[in-house]
Amino acid sequence: MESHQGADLLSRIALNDNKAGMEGLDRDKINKIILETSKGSRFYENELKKEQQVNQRIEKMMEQKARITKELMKQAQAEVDKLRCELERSRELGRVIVHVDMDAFYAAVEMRDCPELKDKPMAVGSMSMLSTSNYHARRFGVRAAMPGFIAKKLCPNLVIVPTNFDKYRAVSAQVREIFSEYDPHFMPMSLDEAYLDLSEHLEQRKHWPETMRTYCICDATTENDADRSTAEKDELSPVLFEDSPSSSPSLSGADRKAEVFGTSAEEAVREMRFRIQQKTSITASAGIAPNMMLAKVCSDKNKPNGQYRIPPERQAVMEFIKDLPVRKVSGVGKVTEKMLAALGIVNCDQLGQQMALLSLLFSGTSWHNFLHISLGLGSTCMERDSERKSMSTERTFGEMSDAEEQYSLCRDLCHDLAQDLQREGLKGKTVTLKLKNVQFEVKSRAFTLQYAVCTEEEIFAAAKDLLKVEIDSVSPQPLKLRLMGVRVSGFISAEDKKPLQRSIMGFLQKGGSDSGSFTQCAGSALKADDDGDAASCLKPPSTEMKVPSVSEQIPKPRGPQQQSFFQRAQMKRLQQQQEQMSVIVGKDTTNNSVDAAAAQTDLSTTNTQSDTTSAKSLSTTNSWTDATSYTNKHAVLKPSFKISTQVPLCLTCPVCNKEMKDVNLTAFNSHIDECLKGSAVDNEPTASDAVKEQEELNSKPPASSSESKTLKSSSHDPSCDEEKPSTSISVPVEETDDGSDFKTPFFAHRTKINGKRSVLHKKKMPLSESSSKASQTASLEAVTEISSASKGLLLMCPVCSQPQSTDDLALFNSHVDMCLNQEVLLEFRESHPPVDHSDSALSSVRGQLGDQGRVSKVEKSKRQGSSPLPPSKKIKVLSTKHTIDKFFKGNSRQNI
DNA sequence: GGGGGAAGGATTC
DNA sequence: TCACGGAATCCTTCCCCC
Repeated sequence: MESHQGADLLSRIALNDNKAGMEGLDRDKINKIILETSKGSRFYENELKKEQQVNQRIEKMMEQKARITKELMKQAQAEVDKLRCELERSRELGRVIVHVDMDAFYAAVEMRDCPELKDKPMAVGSMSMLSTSNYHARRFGVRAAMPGFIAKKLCPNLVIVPTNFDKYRAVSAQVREIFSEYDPHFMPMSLDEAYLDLSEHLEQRKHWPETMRTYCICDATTENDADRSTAEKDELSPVLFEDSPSSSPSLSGADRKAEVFGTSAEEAVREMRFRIQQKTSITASAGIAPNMMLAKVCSDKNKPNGQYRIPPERQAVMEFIKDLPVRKVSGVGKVTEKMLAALGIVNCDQLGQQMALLSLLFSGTSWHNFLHISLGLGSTCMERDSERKSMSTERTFGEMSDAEEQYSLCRDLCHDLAQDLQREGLKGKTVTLKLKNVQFEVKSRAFTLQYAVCTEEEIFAAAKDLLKVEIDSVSPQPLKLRLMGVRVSGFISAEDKKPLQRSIMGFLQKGGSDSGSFTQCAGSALKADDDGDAASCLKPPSTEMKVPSVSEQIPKPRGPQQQSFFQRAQMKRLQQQQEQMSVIVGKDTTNNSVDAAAAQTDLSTTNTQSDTTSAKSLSTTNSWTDATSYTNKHAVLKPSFKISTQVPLCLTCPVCNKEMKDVNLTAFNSHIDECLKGSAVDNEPTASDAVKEQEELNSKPPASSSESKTLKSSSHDPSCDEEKPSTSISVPVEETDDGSDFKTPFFAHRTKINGKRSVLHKKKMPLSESSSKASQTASLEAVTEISSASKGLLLMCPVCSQPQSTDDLALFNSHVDMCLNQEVLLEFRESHPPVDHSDSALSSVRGQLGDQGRVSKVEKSKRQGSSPLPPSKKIKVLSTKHTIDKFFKGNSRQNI
């Protein structure tokens, strides 16, 4: 393989000339420069590694190919042929789909506004990365997605203009205005491209008088910016494609003042491009075809400033497809191209010929897609208003190793993301942290919450815990990052956003003060959506409970194998915690030990779930806790905390509504289990029932504040925080009985260091320095077990029990995290032989754990074990399970 | 075996 | 001189649970 290394690498970092204006370049010369400039860099090394992974993928594929018998091929061919016939039958040629793509959009806008750039090679972007380049620059091999410094090597005279998105957006809006006249439901793909379905427009257009198809150049001129002369525009006027029957302007006057366009699809598109150019002075290219896939390819055919049409006939489509390189098709990237090339497939004709083989080597999704491509088939129905699936923000920066700085950046990202989410009224349940280390290795860590979030605090609560695990995993080495990103996905549907969702917590609340807070908690997450007031998400929650952090939520019950070391250690602590609780409650809660703790930490399991869902989850048996029902108990046991000092216990079954006095928790849980088995769904109450019930519950005498607080503090054994450090600082402080003395959530008091969001240039205040600051902070009760009524207290670390003289909660938070981490590691060391940390803490630890009892199960998990070192990059092989095997099993064929 | 979460990767602009 | 992005989507694989 070494001998091919150079050639292999070229396929990854070498020039990608699959772009208009880059034909016929001296690739060897350009690649030599690119290679020389890149070689030795960490980026290059990482690319090399990725390249090798792709090569291994290919090797595996070739091995699979070698195992395919003639018989199998025959069967596969029959399968393919059958599907091909079906697809042929359903081929639709009736729609007129157009893909319009602005030519070198950003560069064109910049050149328009700065004419002296017109004749120079220029690109838009920075020395780090270029967004696009003009056609002069492309002749030097300079293209989009190329770092500016490499582009400069290729073209020393290159002018790099910084991006100005406001400007591009403005031009884009002008263009879209025109699009909407041809297809009100056009589908924008980005600022510079869109799909249109011209079918309806063309039907109407047939009957349009000439006047409706006439565009006056003078009029167009007036549409343009006044500061650009007509002469200038003429100079920029497109030379419209020459073969069109009506490409020659039909002049209505001797002075070339107006142009009449025909009624055909070509003419309509030509007219559209003409208008775009007249209005913006920027040219566009277009593709006209019976489907989106073809239209997209077509728009690139005569770039720049041209258009191409595939007639709506099968013969024409197949003729067009025949010699089309697969790489030209949207969705086929460099990896797929290389894999196909290894099979001798370069163009679509070959793709079609090798379909049987492909069906045996690739997943169903993949080879079906290949089959569509080979037949020139694509979507004819443009998906309108497809819902967003995720939202994220990420930042690249110079090497960052300081944990505090990383947490601070994380918070900043969460802040930005929260603003974006709230702007669009979105809430999602999954928070993903993306990290790229200085070796360019990317990893992501996700956590799915039990409720949807949108505020900075909520997102950060999850993200920081994910970050902590990563920082801890390489400790004592610093985590060296070059990128961090935060994503929120799993958006709740409009249906889920409805207010007054009933939670099992609501049913269970007997204490007036807390019952309110639970429903408010559920409601709080919905408020912003309901009234459309994004800011409400950030309002200090006057009556609502602080949403627990990830640590506070018990992860969805899964097998211990799937729990991380931290999670399992956390569970252990929770068990210990519950044992203490048993003493307090004075009841036999042995069987509920874990669940009780879970109840304490998981405050919102059902907040965003429907009752049906709740009921379902309630009846779920959970092996994780060795109890019969995890969620029901935790839901039930929550109030048990509230009434911990009240004897006897008086609980209401959330299913049958029966009040049970002086019942121990095990019995109560068993009762609920039985109820759920019998009538979980049938008894689903209506929304009004839930409200009514809630009101009734609220009217019941509340548990006393002191009881509640005592319970909270007693239940909050600092040691329990070892695995869930942030619990100590973000555990909800509930409102008091009268609701007037609500304790502001911890994060509400966080201060922005230096009052600045960007951490990239932020100088962090050392802990010792900040320690001189006053240490009066509310909400410390949750941390320091001090009465909730107390104020102005010293911040006491619940782990090391040392006073922390800082009022900077972020710093305090970090301190607690550090302490907790140390304690976890200490505990770990106690139970395991010494570990050599010379390589990486966690990888070594996990390596050591490989043959040790319960923890070894973690090692078995690819996900758990792969993080963070050795490099998490896994070779993605073509699994027989999902390709050949699956294929044959699914078709009653013989296995290989 | 299917569903679903987590993690990584491919692809696009 | 140093220096290789950001956002979104879809797919695949692994793993656990049911």
